[in-house]
Parts: sequence; C-alpha cells; structure tokens
Amino acid sequence: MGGPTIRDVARRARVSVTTAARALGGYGYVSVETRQRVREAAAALDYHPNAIARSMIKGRTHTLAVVVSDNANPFFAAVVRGIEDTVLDQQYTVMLCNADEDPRKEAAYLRVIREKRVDGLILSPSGGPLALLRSLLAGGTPVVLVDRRVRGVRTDTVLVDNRAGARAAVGHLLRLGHRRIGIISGPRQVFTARERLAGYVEALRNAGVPVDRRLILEGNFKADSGYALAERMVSLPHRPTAVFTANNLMTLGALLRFKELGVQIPQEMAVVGFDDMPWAPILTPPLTAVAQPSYDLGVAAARLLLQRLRDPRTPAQTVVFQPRLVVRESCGAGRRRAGRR
Amino acid sequence: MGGPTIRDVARRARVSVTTAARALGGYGYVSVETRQRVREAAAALDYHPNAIARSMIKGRTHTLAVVVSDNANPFFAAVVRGIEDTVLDQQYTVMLCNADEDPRKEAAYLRVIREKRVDGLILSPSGGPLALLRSLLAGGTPVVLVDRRVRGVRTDTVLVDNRAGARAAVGHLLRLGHRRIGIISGPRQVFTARERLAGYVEALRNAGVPVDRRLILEGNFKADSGYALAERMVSLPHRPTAVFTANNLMTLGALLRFKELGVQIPQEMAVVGFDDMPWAPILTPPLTAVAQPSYDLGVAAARLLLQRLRDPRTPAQTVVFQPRLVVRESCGAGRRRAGRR
DNA sequence: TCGGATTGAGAAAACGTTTTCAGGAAAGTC
DNA sequence: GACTTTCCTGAAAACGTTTTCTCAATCCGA
Repeated sequence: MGGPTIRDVARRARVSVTTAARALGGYGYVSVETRQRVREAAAALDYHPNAIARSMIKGRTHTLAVVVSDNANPFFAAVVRGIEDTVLDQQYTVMLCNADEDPRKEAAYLRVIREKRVDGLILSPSGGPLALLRSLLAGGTPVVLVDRRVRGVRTDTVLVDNRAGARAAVGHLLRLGHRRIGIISGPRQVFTARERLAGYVEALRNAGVPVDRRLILEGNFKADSGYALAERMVSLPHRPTAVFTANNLMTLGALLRFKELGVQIPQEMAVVGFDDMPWAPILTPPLTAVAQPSYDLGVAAARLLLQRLRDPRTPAQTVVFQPRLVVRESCGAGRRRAGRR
Repeated sequence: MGGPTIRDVARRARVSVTTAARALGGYGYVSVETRQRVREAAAALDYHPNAIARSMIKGRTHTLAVVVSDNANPFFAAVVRGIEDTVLDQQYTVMLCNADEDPRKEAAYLRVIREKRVDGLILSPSGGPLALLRSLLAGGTPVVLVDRRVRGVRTDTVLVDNRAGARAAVGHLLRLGHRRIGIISGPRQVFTARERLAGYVEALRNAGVPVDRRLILEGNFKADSGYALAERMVSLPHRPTAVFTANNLMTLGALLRFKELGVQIPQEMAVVGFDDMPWAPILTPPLTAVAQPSYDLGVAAARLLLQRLRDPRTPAQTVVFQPRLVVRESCGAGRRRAGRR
C-alpha cells in the first residue's frame, strides 16, 4: 500500500530523514553531493511528498472551498472559473460544492469544509441560517461572499448592483413606451432575486407607473419555471406588453415557451433578460439583456480571499460591479450593431 | 490559532483522549453517561474533528479530483455536476481542475493530485504525455477517463460514440441532398475532435461523396475559431452548402458570424452542430444538433470510480453512450415538433 | 467460589511530514 | 592556539487523530 515515504528515500540515500527533508524541501544547509544523492533516490523511488502530513504540521491545506448553488448554471460556471484561474497562481486548489439553494445541503458542506481545514471559503449563500457561517468565521476561516450579501456578518463581499441592472432593464422598456411590464422573478429567499425585483419596482415608481402585483410572477431561477410562467404571463386577463426575466435560465425557458406559443417578439411581447449570454446575439430578434461580469466577480472574490490569507487583519471590503444593459432588438429598440464581444 | 482538539474535549469531560474519541466516533464501548458528557463538552467547545489528522491515519482523504479542460464550457459543467451529485451520497468531496487542453497545466495538476493523496481521479485527458498518469495508476490511485480515451493505459472509461454522432449529423445533410459539406473541426490533438472528423469522413465515403480537404477547417473548440472559420467557410471559392460544426462553442461562434454576414440558414448554408444546447430550439431556425448525455457521462464516470474504490480489483470497464441526432430546421428538414424536454 | 465473558477506560504507538534542538567538523578571527 | 562563525548532519518532538494493547471492574453460569 501507500507509496514510498521520505524514510525510504532517506534510507536509500544513506542519510537521515531530516537531511532528506532538507534536501528535497530546499531549506537549511545541505551539501551539494548529499542533495544530489537524495534527489536521485527520490526519483528512483518515484517519491511524492505527502501533502496531508505536511498540512498536519504546517496547519495549512492549500485548498479553498467554493460553494455556489449550481456550477452548471453558466453564470456560476464563469464565477468558479474566475476563482480557479486566480487562485492557481498561488498554488491553491479548489473544492467545488453545489448547494442547490438548499440550506441543508449548504450546511452539510460547511461542516465538511470546516473538518477538512480548508484555508478559505468563497460562498454564494443560499439565504438559510447563519450559525455555521458564523462559527466558521469565529474559528478563523477567511470567508468571501460572492454575488449575494448577508446581513450581520463581517466579511469581504463581491456583488453586482442588481437593482441598478434591473432599473436599467425596466427603464429601457419604459422609455420605449411600455406601461404594462411583467416580471418573472426569482425565489424570494435569494438575495439577487429580491434585489432585481426591487429594481423593477423602483423603475416603475420612478416613472410614475403603478405596480400591478398580478404582473409579478415568482419562479425558481430555473428554465422550467421560466417556461411555465411565460405561459401564465401571456394568458393573463390584461396581458402585459413586455416582460423582464430575472435570470438567464428563466429567460431561456420563457423564450422557448413564447416561441412555441407563437408569441411575436417584440411586437406582441418585448423581452429583456438579466444576465447576458453568448447566445443572446444569435437569436431572432437578438436579445436585450443586462450583462454581468461573472468571470470578474470570481476573480475579485479570489483576490480578496488571497489578500486576507496573506494578512488576516485587513478590514473587510465590499466590491460592487456595475452591470451594463446591452441593447439589442428584443424590446423593439432600433437596430444596432451587435456590440463588442 | 487552531480550534479545540479532541484533547481539549477530553480534558473538559474529565476523560482520556481515547475515550473521547470513542464517544464521538461511536465505536467501542463507552458508557451512556460518559458519551453524554463528552458530547456536551464537544458542543460547548464547538469542536470539529480534524479530517487531516484522520486522513493521516486512515489513509483516505474522501476527496476525488476532476480534471477537465474547462468547466465554463457547458458540456463539462454538466459532466462535473453529474460527478458531484453522484459522489456526494458517499460523502466524497470534489477538487475541480481546469487544464485548458494544456498538457503542462494538466501535469501540474496531476502532481498536486498525487501529493494531496486524493482517493480517486476522473480525468478528461488533454492528449499530452502519459508518464504522470501511469505513475499515478502505478501508485494505486483509481482513475476513470471521461469523454476521451487514451491508448495503452488500462482504466475505466466513459465515452460518447463521437463517430456515430458525426456520421448521423453528416448523414442527415447528405440525405437532404447536400454534397459540398464543410466541417469546422476541433484541434487534432483532442480525441473527440479526431473522432468527429473521422465520422464526417466516413459519412461522406459511405455516400460516395469525395472528401475535399479544403472544406476541413481546424478550429480550437472555442467560439472565436468558430466565428473566424465561419467566415473562411463562406468565402471559399466553391462555397459549401452545408457545414458541420464540431462542438458547442464553435457552433455558437459560427452562427454569430453567419448572422452578421447575413448568411441565410438553411437556404444559403445548412448548419448542424455537435452537442445540443438549451438555446438550440429558440434559434430561428431552430438548430439541428447531436445531443450528448453530458450529465449522465459524469454520473457513469463517478459510479465506476466509486465501484473501484469499494473493490480495487474490478476489471476495467468501458461505457459508451450513443448520441442522438435532434432534427430541427437549420438544415432545411421539414418542420417538426420541438421535441420533448 | 471460581473462571470466563462482557463492559468500560487509559497509555502508547502509529500515520509522514517539518521543526527544534544539538553537536561535530571545517573555516575564519584575534 | 583559543574562540567564534559557518556549514553539515541527525535525534527527537510535534501536528491531531485512530488503533492497538492493557488492565480493572462487573456480570454470569457452573
């Protein structure tokens, strides 16, 4: 079982374990010939140091945990990718956890994250109880929140200005003359869903348009609910002329249902989505959407974490990215160039 | 620093470390009151066992590594998700590695995977040198290959029948009467790219259509090359009437460029892509594509790995999934229902 | 009452590193 | 030539668990 240990290497090089460790670790004094001999022994045995044992004594695992709701959602996939890329330079490894917006799953993950003595955590919180998160922080594990905020815990946080994004989207519809504007919103317990809904309401209020609660449909941030609610939206008694879909997957579902039902976009229904996607420009008509810098969110979160790992006493920071409305033609706006890509 | 250890718990419960370990671990004989006392002490101290130390003596880390080229590619995102879901039941945790088709990056990852004494590995090999992979296997680490095969190593492997998929795609075009069919192919060193190209060639040969090398354009499996090569394709002296794009991202790029150039699909150019995507049915016209069971690939790979972890002597298996051609309208085939979803 | 299970608990070893302590040899300084 | 510094090496402790090994007390049947 278990490959060669440094003891085997030492024996083969006719040297003490200490010396072997020094030769391979490249610290302390070791004569040139000894180092050479040890290296050869290690190579001959195909020796690879045991990082577990090293972690044991060093107290660091060089592992970071990333907890998101679903890495198959392109948004989080990009965030994760940004984190991984950034963290790789510093030789950290990423443990990926999908919590599926389920507080129990999240809690289970936080527990093993703590037990495995991960060096740091990047978390997109589901909105469940905070006891474990607090305990983790109290235990000294650095935590960075990404995409979602949590009240009452002091941590680095990286956000997108979801309200501003939603305001821009709905404002765009208002400027084009729409007055009955529906929203396919996300689940109430999710921070970004609440914020986007708030932005939607703000935009209407600012324009003096009354908010009609019947036009607010709550989905689950997945394609199936976008699909179902799109149908609900068009079969409403006093059907809206425009809809704001609050995340990428629900936009997808809604567009599919609209197409199946033969709803003309933008003539019968204008559509603006939150989160721009690579396929948005190839639709007919091309989709107007709020673009978020998802990859950069990950990069920023990773940077904050790395900084805190270097110096644990840096005060908590919050970084807010501004989203950008990418106007295409799905709301009836005049034709434009496809925009930079 | 470092939270409470089992020694602290033992002290507080006025009991030996051994007994504390037994009480918390739930093995051996411990009286009911003692167990109770130890549990209370652990709770009071917010004690969480150190998995590193446990790994040290048990020789298992309960961590699996997943190496793919890019988890931001929806295909791999789904594979990874399938793996994670499957493996979670057995309390395994996933270490995610993006190798970017770069053998050096892959090698670096394999090294730390070995040093961290990961219990098993699911790898989508980049096609680089195999020394490290062999060494890992020789060291007793179970490995499952996913999506891509490697010659000369005995491992469990989970594949899609890429040739059959490509033959189906190109066969479809041929049946519709196309004779000049181009391919935007993937990088030669990648297994799936070679297989899909082979399937393309086979389909043409089977139909007695000569293979014109000028219609074979090699991309990099990313959107930018699809974009660039789409333009090359339409500006060819004797322009093809149809194109087979060999992966999801290149399809995306190509479709964008075709749209910008005003190339009518399918009238001026029929398009069939490899890898069906959720946005395929909402395009105009809806995209015909070869669907791969990406999530199930991950599930199957994870199952094979778990099985081997349970019993290391099970003979190596290869699981091959059949892809499925989803006919929509981008090749000019008659209109159909949007298909089940 | 004796002897073997059964139950409960602790001391010490083990896992594979790194770090601390310590000591000897060579080289430089006064 | 005595003393310090520099260079090289090794023994042992430490990290926090789990796993033997022991040992004592209680229980049970003969």
